[in-house]
Formats: sequence, C-alpha cells, structure tokens
Amino acid sequence: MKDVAAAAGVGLKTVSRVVNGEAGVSEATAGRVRAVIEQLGFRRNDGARLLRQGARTGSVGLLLEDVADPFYSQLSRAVEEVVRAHGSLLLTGSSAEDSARERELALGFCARRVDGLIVVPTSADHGYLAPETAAGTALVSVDRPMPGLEVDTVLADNRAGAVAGTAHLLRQGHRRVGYLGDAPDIFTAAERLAGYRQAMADSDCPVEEPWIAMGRPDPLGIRFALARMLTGPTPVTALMCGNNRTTVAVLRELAGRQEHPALVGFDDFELADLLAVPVTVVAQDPTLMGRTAAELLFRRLRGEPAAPQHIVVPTRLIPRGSGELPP
Amino acid sequence: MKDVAAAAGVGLKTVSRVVNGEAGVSEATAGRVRAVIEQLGFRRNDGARLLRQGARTGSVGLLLEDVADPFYSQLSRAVEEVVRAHGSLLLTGSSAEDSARERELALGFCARRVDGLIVVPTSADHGYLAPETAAGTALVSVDRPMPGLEVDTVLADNRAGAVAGTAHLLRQGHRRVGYLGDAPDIFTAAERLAGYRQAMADSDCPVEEPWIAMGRPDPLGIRFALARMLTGPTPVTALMCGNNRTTVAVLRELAGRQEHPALVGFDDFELADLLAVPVTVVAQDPTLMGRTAAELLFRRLRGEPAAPQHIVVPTRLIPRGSGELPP
DNA sequence: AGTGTCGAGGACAACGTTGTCGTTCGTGGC
DNA sequence: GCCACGAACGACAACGTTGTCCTCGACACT
Repeated sequence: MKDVAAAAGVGLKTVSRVVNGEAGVSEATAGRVRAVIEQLGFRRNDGARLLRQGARTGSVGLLLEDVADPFYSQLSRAVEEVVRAHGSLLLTGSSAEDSARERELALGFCARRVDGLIVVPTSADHGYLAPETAAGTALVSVDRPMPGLEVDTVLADNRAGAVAGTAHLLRQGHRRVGYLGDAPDIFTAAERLAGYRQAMADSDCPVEEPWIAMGRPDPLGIRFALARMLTGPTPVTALMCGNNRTTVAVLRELAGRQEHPALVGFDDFELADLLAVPVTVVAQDPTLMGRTAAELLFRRLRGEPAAPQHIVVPTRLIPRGSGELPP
Repeated sequence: MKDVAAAAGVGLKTVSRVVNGEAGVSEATAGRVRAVIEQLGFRRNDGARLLRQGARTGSVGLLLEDVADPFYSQLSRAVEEVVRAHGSLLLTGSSAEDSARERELALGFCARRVDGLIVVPTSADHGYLAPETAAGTALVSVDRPMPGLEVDTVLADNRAGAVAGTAHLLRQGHRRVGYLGDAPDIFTAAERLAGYRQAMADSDCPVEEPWIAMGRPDPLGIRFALARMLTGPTPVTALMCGNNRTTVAVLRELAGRQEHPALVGFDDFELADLLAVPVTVVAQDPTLMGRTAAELLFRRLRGEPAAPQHIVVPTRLIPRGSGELPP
C-alpha cells in the first residue's frame, strides 16, 4: 500500500480510503489510485487490517472426523454455504478421531483467530477450549456433545433413530437382531447401541452378547463379527448397522456369503435405493445439521442466545426392502 | 502478551522468548511466565506474528467444485494430509462451478495471505491470479488446466480413459454407444467426449448426434436424453457416462425403465461393485491427484521446479459386469 | 580495585493497516 | 478584503508480535 501511495503520489491514508470505498477522495485521485493498484496488482493484507481493527477475522474453523466421509462432506458443504452467506471463509480439518490431532488443529485455528469453531468432537475432554470461548470465540458442537465444555450443540436423535430402526425389524417378526456399531467411546455409537438395546427390551427380546459388535469398521472385524452372529447356536435373522461405513462394510461382506439377513442401516447413503436389495435406513439430515450448527454459530457471534442451545434433529426411517425381509 | 508480561512482572520480549522457546530466559522466570500464560489462557496472535515476520502464513487454500462430491471430497482429504504433514492449515471453498464465486473465494484466500492455492478451475479466464503468483503465492491447478495462466497442473488422463472405456464396450460387440457427459465447457467433459469420439472413429462406428447428451446432470435432463438414445430409430445398446454424478443419475433412471444397456462410467464410486449389475468404471485416483497437487505446491513453495510442471495421472478400467453385457 | 565477559532481560522499531485529528485550499457570504 | 466553512488529503499512533540492540549485574581474572 505504501508502494501504491508512492507510485500514485498520494498519502497512505488516501489509498486506504480508495481501497475501502470511503468518502473524501475526489474521483480524479481515486481513479489514479485505482489504476496504480491495478497495475501493481496490489491486494490489501487482511492480516494487518484485522490486527488494526481488532475485529472479527471473517473466518470460521470446521473440525470433523473425515471430510471424505459422505456424511461429513455433506455436513461440511452445508456449513460452507452458511459461512459464505455471512461473507466468511472456512478452514477445514479432519481429526481422524484422534483427539491430539483435533486439539492441535483447533488451537491452530484459534491462533489464526477464527471467529468461531464448529467441531465434531472426539471423546476426549475439551476443557482446553475454555480460554478461547472466554476470549469470544464462538463454539458449536455438532453430531456429538462436547465433553468438558458447555456449548451450543446440534445432535441427531440417535437413540430414537436406533429404536425406530430396531423396532422396525422387530415388527417384521424378527426376534434375534444383531447390532454392529462404531467404537463405543464415540457418543453416537453408544447412543445408538442404547437405542437398539432399548427397542429389544421393549419387545422382550433378550440380547445375546455375540450379537453385538462395536469397533472401527474394518473389513476383517466385520467379517468375524458377522460370522459369529450368523452361524452361532442362536443366529440372528436381522442386523442393525450403526453408521454408513459399517453398513457398507457389512453389505460388502454379505455379498460374499450365503445368508441374507434383514438389515437396517443408520445413515442414508447414495445408491442405497439401487442395490440388489434396496437398503432400509434411518436417515439423518447432515445438511440440516450443518446448516443449523453454522447458523447457531453466527447467532452466537451476534451475541444472541444467552445460554448454550441444544438442538436435536430428528431422524427418519426410510423403508426400501432390506429392512422388510421376513425372518 | 502485554497482559502476560505485566502479570508476570517481566518485559514483553521475555514473554515472547518464552512463547517461542528462545534461549536467554532463566528457568525460574520462564516457569513463572508459563504459569501466567496458562492462567490467562493466552494464545499468540498468529496474524501479528506473520505480519511482523513477513513470512509464510502456514496456510493453503483449496478451491474445488463441490466438497460434497465424493471425487472432490477424497481429493480434498488427500490434500489435507499433505498440508498437515507440512504443518499448514487448509482453507476450503466450493466454487459450485461459478467462476465469479471462485474468483471471490480465491481473492479472499489471497487477502488472507495463503502461501499457496490449489484450484479446480472453472472454465473462465484466471489471469486475475497473475499478480498473486507474481507476489509469490504458489498455485497448482488440479483436475483441469487453468485457462489464461501457466501453472503447475495435475490432470487425469481423461481422453485415454474415455477411449479405454468406450473401446471396452466396442470390444463386447456394441456398435451403437451413447455418451452422457457434463457441460461441454468443462475441460474434463470435453476431453472425455473427445476420447469417446476417437474410440468410435477408431472402430469405424459412426456417431449419431442423438446419442450424445452433454449438460449438468439433472434427473430430468438425463431422462429425456436416455429416452432419445434408447428408443429412437437407431437405439444405442451401450452407454458411456462421463462422470460419477451422471453415472449415478443414469443408473437411477435406468432402474425405472425396461432397457438394460451395457454401461461404463468414468469415475469409480462407492458401492459400484454391489449393485444388481456391478458397474464397470474407468477409475481415476482422486487421492493420488490430490496428494500430487499438494506436493507440487510445497515443492513450488520451496522454490524447486523452475518451469510449471504438468503431471498426468493414468486411469484404470475396472470391469465389473455392466460393461461386459452383450449388445 | 579495575576491567573484561557473559547471561538475563528490557526498550524500541517495524510489519501493513486504519481511526483520529490536523492541515491546506477553494468557495461563498458579508 | 476577510472570515467561515467544507472538501480533500496527509501525519501519526496503534493493533500484537518479533528482531536488534542496549543495559544491568554477577563473576573471574589481572
């Protein structure tokens, strides 16, 4: 900017005025300055601007488990749209379910002075973010609650969804239903497992422990779990899958086996309706969740709600065939 | 930091030294300063730091069509991994194929002084980025070349892939093959269409214009296009689809129709192998493309290659069934 | 005791902006 | 001719850091 001022033969402040469209510059001068700016390819340094103004940086951080997961990538897109509508930019990071990595990214974002942070928290304590919220950084937790900090939170109705999915299978006449879910220290996984147990209990169906398999969805683990569930002395006739990754892994494994148990998946996924047996799912609305979280963040930045909000987004059972198979 | 210095009863610079782990501070003082930092929840303002140092900001911008598209979300994740390995942060934006929006985002990133920009360019001229590259911002174009600017570029071998996919159908005995692709002003769409035409010509198969449908993949457009291709006087017996979105839309539309033409899709997609008729695809490697682009960016930041690099990532035909159906 | 040396720590400027306040100059009214 | 006034513009400080250079005291050596 100094260079521009020198080249245009005007003062520093005049260039600043032109750049910011402020009044008090004659059209002749402004034109000359603009020409020099164009010629020199000058762009204002937002870092310095923000430093001076002490204002918002116009950027928001989004921290989730994995951008490549369709659930999160849809959520991410929804967040982006809201952020964009507010004229802000979005920093994204994948925690890969590693709390150290999450923390590192979150603090990195804060060092860049993001206005707010939208986080899909890992299960570790998030007290380290307290100074940031105290310093005015808005914080919204999405998909899971944030352990160790009272913040705005947007959750799916995991338990009710799992109850609905499991109950749907039971209504088809199944009594032995298996459950495959993510690692139980993940909030959603635990909630959905609880929903499954509740639905089973509500229908007086005792649950045998071999019917339950919890863990990060890897093909081998799924294979063993399915073998145990489907070929034991009391084989299950139906499966409830706790998330899209697991559902897909199960479908892939089932494709290589003889058994064709009924199946309901938590999370909708593309092409679920086009499979040989279309897959019944308990659909979440990642777009709505992302949008809600982002809007909550900007409401918070406007200083609107006094107490932390807790919003629960309902799920929806979509019968497509796999969940309507008889025992 | 001023507050920390005051509270700890030391000078500003001493706090700075502690924060940066510089020598010249006694352990006693350093401990005291660290305690105050902890207590006050102080975090260094990276904006000011970078302003002072005039150095790299440790951030990179990624601009693509749509984070929610599985192809781009995988690419995005790969970029993120490399960026993280270099200790940088990632700003992400979706252009939604809108060049004005892309430009706005790109300039926004540059105002934040990102060290580099990885872009999936729209078809508009990108000369506006010339001043940025001149100012030292690294720039890499991925998935498509960047019109109007000579930059590092990572492309898939679109034409060869489309040739391979189309030739594969022709080898099954098809002579009338239809092509459905994205809007022809998109580089990849045009390249792949050209590959299709070339393969047809190589096998002396004349192409009739109703067999070709180019445009943004919307269900209605696909429906009309398929009706035209499949029910005209010279109906096609096979389809080549130009991208994952189109392939999925076509599959969905075909599911509601009687005809079951052979089909090869450009881009692999999850569950392609689990459909009623598993889908033969020309697979790209979005992870490799993303990683390559990001590594190129950091090489450029280290000042390594003199001239802009052009890297072409090969595609791979994966026969699964749909492409092996006879006429 | 005087001098040199070294470690600890502070004062100050500068990075690129913008808010505040002042200066200059032209115009219009008396 | 004088003054008031407003428009156009510039000088300067400040934002939070860090690099440079300085001071101060302790200690060892002559």
